[in-house]
Amino acid sequence: MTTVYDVARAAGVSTATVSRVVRGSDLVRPATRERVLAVIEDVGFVPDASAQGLSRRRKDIIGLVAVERGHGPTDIERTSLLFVDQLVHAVEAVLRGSDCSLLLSFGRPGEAFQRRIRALSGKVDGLLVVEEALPAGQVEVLARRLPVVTIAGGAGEPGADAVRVDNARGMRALAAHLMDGHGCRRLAFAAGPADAPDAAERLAAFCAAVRDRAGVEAGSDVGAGPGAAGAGAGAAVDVVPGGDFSEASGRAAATVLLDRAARPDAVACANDQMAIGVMREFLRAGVRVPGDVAVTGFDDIFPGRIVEPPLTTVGQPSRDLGALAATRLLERIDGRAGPPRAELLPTELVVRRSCGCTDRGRP
Amino acid sequence: MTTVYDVARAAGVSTATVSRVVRGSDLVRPATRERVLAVIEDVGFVPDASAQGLSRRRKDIIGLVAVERGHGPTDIERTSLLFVDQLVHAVEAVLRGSDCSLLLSFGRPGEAFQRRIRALSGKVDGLLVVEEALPAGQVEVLARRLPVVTIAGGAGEPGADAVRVDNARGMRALAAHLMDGHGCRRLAFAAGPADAPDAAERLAAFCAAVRDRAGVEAGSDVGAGPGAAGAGAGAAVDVVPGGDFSEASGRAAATVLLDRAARPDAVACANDQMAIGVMREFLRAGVRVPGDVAVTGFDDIFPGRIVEPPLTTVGQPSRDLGALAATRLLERIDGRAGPPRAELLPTELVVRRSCGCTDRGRP
DNA sequence: TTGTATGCGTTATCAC
DNA sequence: GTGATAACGCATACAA
Repeated sequence: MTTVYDVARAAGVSTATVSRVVRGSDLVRPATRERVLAVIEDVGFVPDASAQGLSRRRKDIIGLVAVERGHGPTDIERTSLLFVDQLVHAVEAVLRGSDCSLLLSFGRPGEAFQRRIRALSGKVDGLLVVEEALPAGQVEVLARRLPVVTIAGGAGEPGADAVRVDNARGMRALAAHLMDGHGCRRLAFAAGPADAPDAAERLAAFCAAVRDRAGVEAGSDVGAGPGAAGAGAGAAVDVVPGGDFSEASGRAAATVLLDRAARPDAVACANDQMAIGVMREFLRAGVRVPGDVAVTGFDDIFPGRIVEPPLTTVGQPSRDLGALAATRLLERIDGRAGPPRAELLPTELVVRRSCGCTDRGRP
Repeated sequence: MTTVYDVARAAGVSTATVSRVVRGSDLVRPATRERVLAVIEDVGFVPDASAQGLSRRRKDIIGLVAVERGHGPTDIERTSLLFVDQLVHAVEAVLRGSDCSLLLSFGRPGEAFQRRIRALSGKVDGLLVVEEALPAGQVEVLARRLPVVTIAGGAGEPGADAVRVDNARGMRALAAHLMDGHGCRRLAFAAGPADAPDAAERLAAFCAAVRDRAGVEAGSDVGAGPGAAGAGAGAAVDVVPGGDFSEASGRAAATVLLDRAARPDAVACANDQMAIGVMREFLRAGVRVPGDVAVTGFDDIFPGRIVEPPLTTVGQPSRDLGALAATRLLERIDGRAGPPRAELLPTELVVRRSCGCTDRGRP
């Protein structure tokens, strides 16, 4: 391994000068710089980041930790990667404008993953925590030692910045479209993982929106399906729990729904992959989408555009989410920052055909 | 920032003992260990990775550098992420069994990216180079300082291990299926980026396979299309260049093909995303797939299973590719290794409906 | 089993 | 402009 000493000797200067040249300081005579640069090129010197980090108290690395979903190798292999991958690319794109690199780690929530994250925190200047990769309390602990920004996590851990999307707003728009636009009355919801804040918010917002809307109509029979949870008020949603954001779990939810005495006329899903699974299973069973039942997703991922029928969904700005989080983190690392902020990005209804609309509007 | 010194003082031991406890050495009396552990927990000590790296001459970080494709934000946003993302997840999964973390960097081939990679190489113990993120010569230079494994790159840079998939074999199987199984004679190929070794191999292998097959038939008119390059021998493929692995570039290729006097009866594509783009554009123009023309891809990504018609393609074991590369790199870093190896993973024909087959076989 | 002392490669604070 | 030199936080050879 060649070091600054080797370069200094070969160039006939001190290590201090080499360091200056490497770091682009302008307190060095051009002639000297050229000479040093030539040697560096010649011997192929690359500064050791560990030594730099130790000396400068700055590693120029940020970490991103996220939940890995899906069960088997097959499932992980082909699905469920999209949201977090978009984040990764967005974050990396921001980092390209700095000297920072992105270190990442995926895992299932639990002791082991927490230990891993803890060790990882020693390698970075700041951390991006996606969803519930870390329980809320742990985030706070971490944030005491390190700048932390949560993405799609809880509403705001003390001490950490948070960037999220407005799940509720998107779901309200969706519920309105389904009920007012298409006259759907027997609503079902294929829920996502209980430990994903986004999933919980989407479910709650959808149910609330349906309830509110149903309340307006006198004697409504909305949600009177057999599996309806808390159907007492006459306005409820047939919630199918147990999903995990994967296409397979969407298919499973559809199977459950297929067995209901009263089939729903609309199924909203926690994300697009589950919606695709639901649609495919319905289609396979001979149930027409959207003819017999409307199906909708959340995220607006690429596959949703190319399935048949194209998926009506709620679009969330995944890339903006990642970019914003990365920018915030960089700010904090650089010291410029105020008190922790929680930011909410907008979502928008993306109407395609799986809800019953045609390419140019309502049916 | 709390250090080993703080912990040592609080626990009434030396820094050496703290270090031993942290690193799990068994030359420490249980009682002492407990005491130290308690203090560590109490003050929330996490060893500084820079200092560890400097002292141990090992950073426990490996890097992955890959080409970022697609043009605009829109395109990058929704497509083209799949292959490299699968690699990332596969690599990360392997690393979970070690103390290593994954550092990654994407970019477009060029000076700037090369500088970035060079700086990055100071932060890691080894490097995974995907496709042509780095020109061949640079890989060799890098490999002199650092263990390097190339993924889907050239056949084998000197000094670096290489893992690739057998593009030729898959393409031969595909050509045979199209020509023998479906009787296709006017073959076209939507080519991928010129700087992607995989893309070049797939194109060359397809053309060669078609030529070989056509040679067998006397007086064959295969590939007599107007755009046929080198149609002299009577066996050629109508190659549409300029693709970049994105769906958009697939649509562009389809537009070109739509203008041909003699339309192809089969279009093979450099990857699945391009194939999806080709299909969608054909369908939009009223050309039936597979009725009027067969379309095939390469990769076997998730969206290919859910488009209509489902995509016939050549499956490549992306995850195995990543896992194998990571394992090799770890081996080299640990010193156990032989001379650089080049490994070729198998591909397999995945027949679905876009080639004209039905769900249970040939039409 | 535990402590002492040195080195790891770079940066930065001083002098010059 | 440039050169000594002292940190930076940890691991380890060697002593005890």
